[in-house]
Amino acid sequence: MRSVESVFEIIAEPNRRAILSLLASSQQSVGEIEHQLRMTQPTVSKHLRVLREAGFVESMVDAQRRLYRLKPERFQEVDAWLAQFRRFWSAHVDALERHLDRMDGSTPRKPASTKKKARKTTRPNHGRDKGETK
Amino acid sequence: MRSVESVFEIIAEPNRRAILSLLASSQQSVGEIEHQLRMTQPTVSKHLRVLREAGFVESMVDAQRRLYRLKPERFQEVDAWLAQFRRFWSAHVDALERHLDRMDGSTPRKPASTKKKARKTTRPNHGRDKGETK
DNA sequence: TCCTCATATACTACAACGGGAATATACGTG
DNA sequence: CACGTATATTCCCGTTGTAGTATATGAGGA
Repeated sequence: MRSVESVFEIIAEPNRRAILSLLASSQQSVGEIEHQLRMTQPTVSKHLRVLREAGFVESMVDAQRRLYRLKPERFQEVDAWLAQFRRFWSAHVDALERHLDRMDGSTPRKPASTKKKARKTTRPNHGRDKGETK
Repeated sequence: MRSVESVFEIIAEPNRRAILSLLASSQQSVGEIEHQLRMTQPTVSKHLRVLREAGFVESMVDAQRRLYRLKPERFQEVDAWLAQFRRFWSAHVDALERHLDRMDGSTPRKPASTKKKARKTTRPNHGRDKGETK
């Protein structure tokens, strides 16, 4: 049992990231995840187990279902690691500021899901430029 | 050749993260990395190759040495991914603010709106649950 | 040119991870 | 209590990634 997995090994798996992104909108049951992401049920359960034991999600029992939702702590670890490299792209400070603006809103407890497009987020850029690669 | 590796698979490897952290302080030659991180030379070279082809680092030739240094683009991708989860740890907004404060010294002209915004510390719950796990 | 340092690559073995199929467990209902 | 649904777990197997050792490439100096 790899209970000491680093945050990064957890989120390295594409399906797990998909699950996390899905849960970012609202909590979901295993079956809903399975259906929306087109994964088999055992696969979903296995990834959820990894995510749960890693502290990325937690589950609530709802009859025969389990509702999964995000837990924030581990994401902060990623953010903390990233911090040491922030000075390298300090060009986008205002993007961070915009973040603050968006963040101090209310925290919905019910799946009200007021999906507003907010403002355009920072383009991830992807500067596909010079190859290097020897 | 896995040229289409996701950012996350790259940083999932502990040694690679160590190399990146080391390069965050300043550029280094392969031998310096090898010595400081106590890794064998082929291991360092192999990881550097992965990092280089993934766009995390670039190398300069210095006589027989190669000096490696960070490239910022890919880190931004991680940050962009993380963005969708930021609202979950809004409790620590002021930590982000501190970030801004530290950063705008080294950043080009940005008239910079006043960073002091009324914060409300909306505790998004996420408090005490731990149990679960089956 | 030959030698040495610095780095890159090739090859191999091994361990971990993820998926699929089958099965087990838990819950609610008739 | 038997049954169906929802989820978890087990077993097996193919793939992938990493470390290690040995070797290749390339540049500088005698």
